[in-house]
Amino acid sequence: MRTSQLLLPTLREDPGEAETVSHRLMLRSGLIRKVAAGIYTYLPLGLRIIRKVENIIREEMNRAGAQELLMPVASPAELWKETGRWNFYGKELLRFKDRHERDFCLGPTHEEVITDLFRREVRSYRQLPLNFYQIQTKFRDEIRPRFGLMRGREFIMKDAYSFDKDEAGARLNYQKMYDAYHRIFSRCGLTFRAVEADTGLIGGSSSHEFMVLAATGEETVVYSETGTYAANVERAEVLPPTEGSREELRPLRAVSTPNCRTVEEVTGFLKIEPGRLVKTLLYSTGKDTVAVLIRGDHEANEIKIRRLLGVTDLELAGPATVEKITGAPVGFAGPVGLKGVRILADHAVRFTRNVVVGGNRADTHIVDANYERDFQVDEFADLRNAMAGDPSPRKDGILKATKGIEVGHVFMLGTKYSQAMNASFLDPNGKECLAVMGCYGIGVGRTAAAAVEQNHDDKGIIWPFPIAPVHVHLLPLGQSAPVAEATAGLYGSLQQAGLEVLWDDREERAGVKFNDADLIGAPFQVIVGDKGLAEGLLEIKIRKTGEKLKAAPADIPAKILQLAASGPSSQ
RNA sequence: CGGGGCGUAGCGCAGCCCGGUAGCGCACUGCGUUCGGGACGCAGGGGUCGAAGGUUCAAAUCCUUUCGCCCCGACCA
Repeated sequence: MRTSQLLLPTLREDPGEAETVSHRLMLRSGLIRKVAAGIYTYLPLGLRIIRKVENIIREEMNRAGAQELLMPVASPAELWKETGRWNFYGKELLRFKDRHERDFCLGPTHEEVITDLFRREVRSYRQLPLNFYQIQTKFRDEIRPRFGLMRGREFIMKDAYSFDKDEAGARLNYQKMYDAYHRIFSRCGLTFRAVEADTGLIGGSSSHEFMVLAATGEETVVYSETGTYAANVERAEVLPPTEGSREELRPLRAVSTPNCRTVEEVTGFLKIEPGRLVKTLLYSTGKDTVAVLIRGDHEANEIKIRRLLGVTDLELAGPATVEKITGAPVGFAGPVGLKGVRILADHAVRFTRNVVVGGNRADTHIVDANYERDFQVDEFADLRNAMAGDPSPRKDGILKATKGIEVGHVFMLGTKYSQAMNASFLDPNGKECLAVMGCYGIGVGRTAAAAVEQNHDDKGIIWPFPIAPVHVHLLPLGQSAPVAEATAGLYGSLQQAGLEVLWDDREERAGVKFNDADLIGAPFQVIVGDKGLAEGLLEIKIRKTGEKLKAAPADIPAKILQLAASGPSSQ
């Protein structure tokens, strides 16, 4: 490829819209361009990266015994109504009508479509197990798309769906996918970790997320440093404390706390630690309102609350509801004397003594409140996010926290979809059985973006060799005949050696070419200048280390292959 | 959906308060010089000032409406 014939619009300055490293660098290096919020065009070089990731995925999926097919982007409402997700999925499902006023949606995922295919085409246990996958553009109408390819509305995803005759078979498929994902992300040159996860809108019994560890990640992961436990905080189980405070119970009293609504304000005003406060959160479930008590230094986990209540709708109650129930403005709710709502509490609350709670009166809090003596709780449960310092639920050490980018997710679905859609087969006894399913996703663009988050410096991207848009960036300096001749020769010999080469044949100055090359981030640069030709040696620059090696032109292809196989950029 | 901010040339921005000729840097075109880490000179091209309505002799600038985008939050794979 020659730069002069390629649309490769590099930007010298950072686009104003971009915040994160990957978003900024992918725009600057001419890989993507925005068409609308969360919707991007992949420019030629960007598409090459996408294809590289896709091909790695394809190879590993095929190796794991999955077969590729391709489902439509648009799917009819009927299928979604069968599983109830037409309503359940909410606004994220982009719906539209065709010319006959029939309801359709853009597929955000394809359980319905694949299950429909299965029930039509598969009859016998002899045909199982099956695992289908596709690499396809999805659409989810995100509330807030951001960070470029990291969280788009339209995005490329590999999704796979397995069908088994029983749980044991499904577990085997799950394990195969789990292993394949390890190979895929390793081959992409990523540092990642598989963690236990919540199943969200997809549903099912268990799941793991594959998290690329990066400071800009949107997810928080906790893991045991000394053990094997790792989980998304929204999922991580928190063990009840084993012992509590032994303080003498002090008498209850009300104090004035003018304008102190938040934990920070109240603890600051009263000069106490956040752990000495219990916050009372009022949630509306759509049907009624519940109060949730959480220690001041903990974070409520709405997923756990939802699961305990068995509801899908849950949001913090509005000011009107809060005032109706507590008789006070938002910020002063407390469990003492609270009536008319169920009171749930995190386990930690049971082990506190002499805490500060809201007074259910404007500008008032209650000091030295105590569970049982001053307020009751209907149910204690694990209702908070895990955090660094908590003991691991596997009792294998203390948890640490880190940020992660979710690039893959595997789910055990069980029979949730096969039951809803009656996807069954006949077993050896002629008995009708429901297929046991699993589903497995990988965000392709997000994986590429995560690779940038993990592999860059202040000059630009440093692509891992297996997903680099090209292997070698060939940089002729100046217009002299010897340089032109040597460059043309190298262009041929590098390609002969099986390397992908981008030839910067623009009439640009050396500095411009060097800076663009560093920005674009091919693992190797080959620099052809009169200076080097005079001594018969040209330079190979290793992007990752900045190291420059000299080699005779004829030796360069072999040298690069050797570096790629063994060097720091090999991955 | 709540809070904040921004839409002026391809990109990054100034001008807006205080109405009166639309500007700067980069990029782009031509010529010349230069040529191993984002050169220089000369000459050029390019803008319905997001859109619609209003106020005014006159609107990028003031007012109203609207659309888009970004950030924080809520929410979400």
